[in-house]
Amino acid sequence: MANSQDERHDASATVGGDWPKPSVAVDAVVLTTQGRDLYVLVHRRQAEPHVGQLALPGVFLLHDEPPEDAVRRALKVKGHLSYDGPLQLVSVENHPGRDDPRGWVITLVHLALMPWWEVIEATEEASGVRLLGVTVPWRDALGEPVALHTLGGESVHLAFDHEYLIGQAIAWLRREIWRTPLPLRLVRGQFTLRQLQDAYESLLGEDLFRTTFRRRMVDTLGLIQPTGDVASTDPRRPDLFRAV
Amino acid sequence: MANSQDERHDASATVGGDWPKPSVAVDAVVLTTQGRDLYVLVHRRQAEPHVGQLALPGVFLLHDEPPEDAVRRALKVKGHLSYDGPLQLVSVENHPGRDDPRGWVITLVHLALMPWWEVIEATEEASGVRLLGVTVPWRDALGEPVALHTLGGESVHLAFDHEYLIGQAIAWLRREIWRTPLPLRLVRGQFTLRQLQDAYESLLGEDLFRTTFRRRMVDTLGLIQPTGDVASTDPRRPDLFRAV
DNA sequence: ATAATAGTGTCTTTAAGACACTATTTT
DNA sequence: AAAATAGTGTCTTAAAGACACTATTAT
Repeated sequence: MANSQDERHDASATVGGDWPKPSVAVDAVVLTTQGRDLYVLVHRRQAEPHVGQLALPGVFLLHDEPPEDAVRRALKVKGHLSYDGPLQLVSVENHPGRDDPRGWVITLVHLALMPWWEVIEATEEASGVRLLGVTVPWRDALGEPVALHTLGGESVHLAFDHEYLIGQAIAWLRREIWRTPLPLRLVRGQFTLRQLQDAYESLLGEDLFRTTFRRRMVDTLGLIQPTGDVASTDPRRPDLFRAV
Repeated sequence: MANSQDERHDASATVGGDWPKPSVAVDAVVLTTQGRDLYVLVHRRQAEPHVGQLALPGVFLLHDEPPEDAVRRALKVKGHLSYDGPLQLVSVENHPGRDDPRGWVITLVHLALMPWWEVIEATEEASGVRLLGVTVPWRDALGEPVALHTLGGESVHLAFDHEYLIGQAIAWLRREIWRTPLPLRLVRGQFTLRQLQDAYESLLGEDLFRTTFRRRMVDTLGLIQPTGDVASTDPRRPDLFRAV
C-alpha cells in the first residue's frame, strides 16, 4: 500500500497535471536604518484580498520565473524602486490558515538592506509606498512578530502574517550578522564607524562596545578599511571607511 | 503600467485560478555515518521519469500538506522507514532545466541525520532502498555536487540533480555544525567520545583535535555529559556520554 | 574651561590550537 | 615489554569584554 501511494503520486506528476498545487509567492522585507532606528518598506494594497491595508511588497511567481527575479519585480511594481543588490532567502512559510483567502499559498521570504536615502527616494515619488518604524519585542527568539508604527508613532498592523515574516527576517539577520557583509548595504560609499555601528545596533537591538566593534570590522572580519580621509562635517573629524 | 501588471497579477490569484503554478516537491537527504565514513539513503525509482535510477526519497506536496509532513511521508513511502526526528530545510531549489521533464518544479530540500543501525534496518527489509557512500570533492564550497559510490565501491549517479542537492545539505551542515545539536542524532543513547568525534569528522570531512573536541562538546557547548559508566567492550574503558 | 566623542592602548577572560604526560589493557 | 589510545593538564594564540587615557573641536 506504500507502493500504491507511490505510483498514484508519481503518475499524477506529469506535465499539465490538474492535481492541486500551491501558489508560490515571494515577499520582500526591505530594511533600512536611520541613526539607531529601524524601518521596513511597505505599500498599500490596491487589490483583494485586504485592499487598502499595508503589506510587504510581494507577487506570485510567474511561469519559470526564478524567485529572486520575482522579488525584484515585486519591489519594482509594488515598491516603486529598482533594486539590484543581493537578496537573501530567510524563510519558507507554509502553515495553512495564513490569513490568505486565496487558498494554499507558500511564501518565500526574502531580505534586502538599503541605505535610508535610496528608500526615501522611492517613498517620495510614489504615493502607495512608505516606511514603518520597527520595534522588536523579543530577543534571540526564532521568530516572533514585530511591532510596527508610523513615522508619527501610531501603531499599525499589516495584512496577512507579514509582521511575523518581518520577525523571521530580523531573526535570520541577527543569527547571521557577523557572518554576512549584508549590513554594509545600509551605508554605501564612505561612512564613519559611528554610522556603521548605529546601523548594526539598529539591526541587533542592542548596544555594541565601540572599541570591540572597530577591531572586529577592521581587523578580525576585515570588512572595511579606512579611506585616509576624515569626515569634515563632524567636529571630531572621525576617520572615513569604505567596504572591503 | 506598473499598476496594470499589479492588478492583473492579483486578479488572477484567486481560489481555483488556472494560471501556471509550479509543482512543489520535497526531497529528503538522510545522512548516516559508520566509523569515519558518510552515507546517504537512496531508493530506486519505480515511476517515470528516470525509472530504475537511484534517487533521493521525495514526493510532491499534497493539498495543504506542510512540507515536513511531506518529507516524513516520502521517507515512509520511498525509504520504508518512519522518522519522527527533526527535519532541517537546507535549500530551495528552483532553476529551470533541473533535468525534470515534469515541467516547473520547485524542491524544498530537507536534511535528517539517523544512526547507522536504524537506516540499516530499513534497507534490509525493503529491496528498493539502499545506502551509498558519499565523497565530498570540495571544501568550504557553497554547494557543489558530491560523488557517490556503492558499498562495493563502484561510482554511481542519481536521477535529477540529486547529487547537487546532497552537496547543498552537506554544505549547510558544515556551516552550522557547531551551532546545531543535529549531529547527536547519529549516536543516540550512550556513546563514547571517539564514536561521536568520528561522526563529526565524517560530516566535516576533516580531522578534529581530540582534546579540543572533548572540551567543546562537554564544556563550551555543553551538548553532552558523562553518564558515569565506561564502555566495557573497549580495552581502554572510555567514558560513556549521553546528549544534554 | 567644559562637554562630547573619536582614536588608541592595555588588561582580563574565554575558547581554540597544540602538545605532553599518565593510565589502562590487549598483544 | 610494546602498542594503542583515553583522560588530563598546560602553554600559546586569537578574539572579545571592559576600561582608561589622549586628542580634537564646538559651546
